[in-house]
Amino acid sequence: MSAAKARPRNVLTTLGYALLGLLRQGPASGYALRKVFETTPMGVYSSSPGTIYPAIRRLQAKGLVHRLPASASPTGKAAFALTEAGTNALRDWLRRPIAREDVVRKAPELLLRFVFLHLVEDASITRRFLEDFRRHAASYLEELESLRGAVSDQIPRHSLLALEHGIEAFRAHRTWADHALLQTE
Amino acid sequence: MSAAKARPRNVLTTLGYALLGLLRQGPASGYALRKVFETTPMGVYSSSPGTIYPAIRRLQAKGLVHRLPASASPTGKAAFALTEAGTNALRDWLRRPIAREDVVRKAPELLLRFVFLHLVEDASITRRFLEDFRRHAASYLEELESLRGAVSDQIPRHSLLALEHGIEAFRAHRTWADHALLQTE
DNA sequence: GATCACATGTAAGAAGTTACATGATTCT
DNA sequence: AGAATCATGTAACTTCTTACATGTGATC
Repeated sequence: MSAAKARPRNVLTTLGYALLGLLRQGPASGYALRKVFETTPMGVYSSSPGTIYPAIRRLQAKGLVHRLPASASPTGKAAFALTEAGTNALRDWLRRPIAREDVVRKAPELLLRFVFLHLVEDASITRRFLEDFRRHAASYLEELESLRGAVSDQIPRHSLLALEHGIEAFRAHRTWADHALLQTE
Repeated sequence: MSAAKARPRNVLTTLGYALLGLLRQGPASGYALRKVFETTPMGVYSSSPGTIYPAIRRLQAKGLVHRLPASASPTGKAAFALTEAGTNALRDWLRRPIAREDVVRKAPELLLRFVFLHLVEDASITRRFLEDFRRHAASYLEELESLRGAVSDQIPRHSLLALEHGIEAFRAHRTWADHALLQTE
């Protein structure tokens, strides 16, 4: 199920930021962007034309993206490219501090941010991202574990198992963050 | 970001099934249902009135839920309750075979199904659910691992780390399914 | 008597889904 | 020439979000 909030004018949907991130690596056609969502494991988002093209339109309307004529494009074909405002919007999103709630409920969006984080030069940003991610994941993990301790003999077995799924999931988050921090020395 | 597909008349949104599942445990007011989403870790869904009440309305319109007058309700207050069609719709959803794509992209919905699965008497259904879940998770895990082997020296470090996050996540799914299968002997 | 918690709704707007449509290029 | 891929769009529909609105019963 996917989304539709009444959103303040200047904030984008996750898909919007994903498009900005992809365009940051160089101009691309809408079709090429669709292919990325279709063929890579990044494809949490729908690649259907009815999703992508309107999304690009919205970015254009906000002045974050512009059409590059075939003549001005490196590949010789028409393509979309980031404007300076688009580059800034992407950077602001990437640098946004991460809240506990984000780790708990929106981990996929954070992972998307992480992928594009290498586009932001400052390596300390990446470290801070991972440290915050680790801290929040560990904190929620503790909460779930103490919840299990408290309710384990009062709730149906299936509910307990579902809770334990959450515990495994956040343990995996923490494990990964530790691993990533080692790689980011 | 949340959802809005053009959905065949007879199929429900995940929130719809969540409501059916909660009502299966007994009649409840809309307010009580909201509280569940607000206070339990099941609360992936918004608990705002603008979300819940229209959702209940849609269930009523489909004949899956009906209003219980205060006099007929066990608590002495007006409440909503499942109709027979609602009970059937819930059971069909719970018994639906699980596809690999569901494990890959819609694990939260599957976990929700699992929580309500104890409402379906047949224990073999639970076993089949867990076996399929485990199989698909393990299969996707292998795919990700072999992808890592193939691309590890060709993609940016952050992309590789994101891929490894996926690997940790599906390893956790598999670990959990093994654990749950043991408990479901 | 005032302030919570209970209880239920509506209105405006955004964004996604499916399905339909169209045309240009490139491959076979 | 016909098929597949490239490429871009629109229309109808659904559901969600935020914010506003209203009233009742219990508690302090």
